[in-house]
Amino acid sequence: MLESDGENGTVRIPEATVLRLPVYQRILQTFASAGRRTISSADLGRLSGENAASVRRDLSRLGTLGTRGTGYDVKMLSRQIDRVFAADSPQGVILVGAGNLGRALIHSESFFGHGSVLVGVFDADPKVIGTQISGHTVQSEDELEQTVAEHDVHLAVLTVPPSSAQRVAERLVAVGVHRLLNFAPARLHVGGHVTIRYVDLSIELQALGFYAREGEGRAGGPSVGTAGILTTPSVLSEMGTRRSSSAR
Amino acid sequence: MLESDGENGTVRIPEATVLRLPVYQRILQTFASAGRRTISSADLGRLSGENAASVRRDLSRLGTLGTRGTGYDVKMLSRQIDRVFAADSPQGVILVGAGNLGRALIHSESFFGHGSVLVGVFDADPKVIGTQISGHTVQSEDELEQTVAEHDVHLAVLTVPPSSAQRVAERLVAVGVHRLLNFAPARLHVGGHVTIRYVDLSIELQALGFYAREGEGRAGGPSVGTAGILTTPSVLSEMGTRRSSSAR
DNA sequence: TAGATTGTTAATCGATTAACAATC
DNA sequence: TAGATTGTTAATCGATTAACAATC
Repeated sequence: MLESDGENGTVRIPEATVLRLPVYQRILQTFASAGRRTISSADLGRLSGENAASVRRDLSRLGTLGTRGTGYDVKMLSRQIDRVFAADSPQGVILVGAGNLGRALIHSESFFGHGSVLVGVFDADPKVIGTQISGHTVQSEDELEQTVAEHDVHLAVLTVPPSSAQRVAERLVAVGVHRLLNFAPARLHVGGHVTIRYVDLSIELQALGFYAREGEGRAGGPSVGTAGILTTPSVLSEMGTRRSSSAR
Repeated sequence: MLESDGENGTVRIPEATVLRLPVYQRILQTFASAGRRTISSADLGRLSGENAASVRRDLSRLGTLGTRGTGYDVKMLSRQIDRVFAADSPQGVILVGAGNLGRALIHSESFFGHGSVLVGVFDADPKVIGTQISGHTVQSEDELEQTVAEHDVHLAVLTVPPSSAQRVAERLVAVGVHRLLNFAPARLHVGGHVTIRYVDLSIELQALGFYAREGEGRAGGPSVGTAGILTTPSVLSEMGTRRSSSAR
């Protein structure tokens, strides 16, 4: 039974769950390649570092997918998570800023491809414009408008220097791009209903350094999936060798 | 008055606050270079995308730093945040995995330097070992132990491929490194009391894509600082030009 | 004194998780 | 039937924020 309290009757999935689903997805893929048919919430929890109850609660948002006494069908669950992220009808994404980080993301095998396709790479530096990065020709920012319109782009990844971030963001918003993943260490202030997601790598390091000094080992659970702190109190038995599940 | 409920009488700063302090810090530095002496929680809130009450609550964790009716002294507050992250006595950090992402972080001006110093770069590829990256000679993993001991390293950044992440993590833990910032899209399972922070860039993009499709614009506040989703409903007046503060 | 702004309280909201009935 | 495991409830915990007394 699908939960449906969204305004339009759609499923409402909490942020924390959205950030964990891809983690489960990767575990499912490992299980699938290992030929495993089913997986329990206990196993998913162990391997993802989450509480088994959290896993079940997360998955129950997608519908009634499990079978009591048996667990979840690996392939079916994987397909359901793909469906949530619309992995079959990927959206066009552009990346602005072909510096070191931008290049790293473009080259990365895992960054794009889970519901997104890179359809354009832009940079302001004339020396970089026209060069190829992983099959993408770096374009001038003057071509932003055209590419955005052509591919109906709504999402942009910002890997520009912090000093240009605000200017570029404004330009993107003006062109109709209203979802930004901003890697520049700068807060963006743009009008309209624009959703901005900030990823600030130096803050992650600072936070870890803070807890190092506190000497606390602060677990507190893996807070918001992605960037959670997780203290592992014991060696976790790896799947694969395990028979059915209930290992300690 | 310092809050002190930590076991040993030290200040207990919540995770969410730790992730926002560096954001405030950057705003303070901008204010300082602009010659501004004080800043209000309202301004800090506007510029960081947080609620003013949240800002005050965050800052109150560090002590009683503000002056009623006036605001916070920019330089003093900046120093206090530096103190929290021990920016004056930086800790040695090593980076393992000199691929695209690793290089991007090493080259980044903002990644290291806020309480951390890069003291070693490692890679498994013989073609990369011995080369220089931003003044650091890439070392073989065989030299891990020596460097860790020499610089008393407790923190490592993992930018290895996901397939090597587990192996490298085990090796680091064995050598006594018990804080890991893991960029590999893989959950790590290690024994002992190791604090692991996960940064999974593809998940950030997937999450943004999810909300794009939901069409919800889902604000919900910038959840966990760093990686929060922030929907900007209106153009925010930028500081600098503003006189004292109370705009809006 | 009047205006501004902090620090803190209390209400609210959202996320986590133990517990257990339902059920394969 | 007995064992396993889900889906969901209810308790708990932590984070956000409106409101306001304190005070510069």
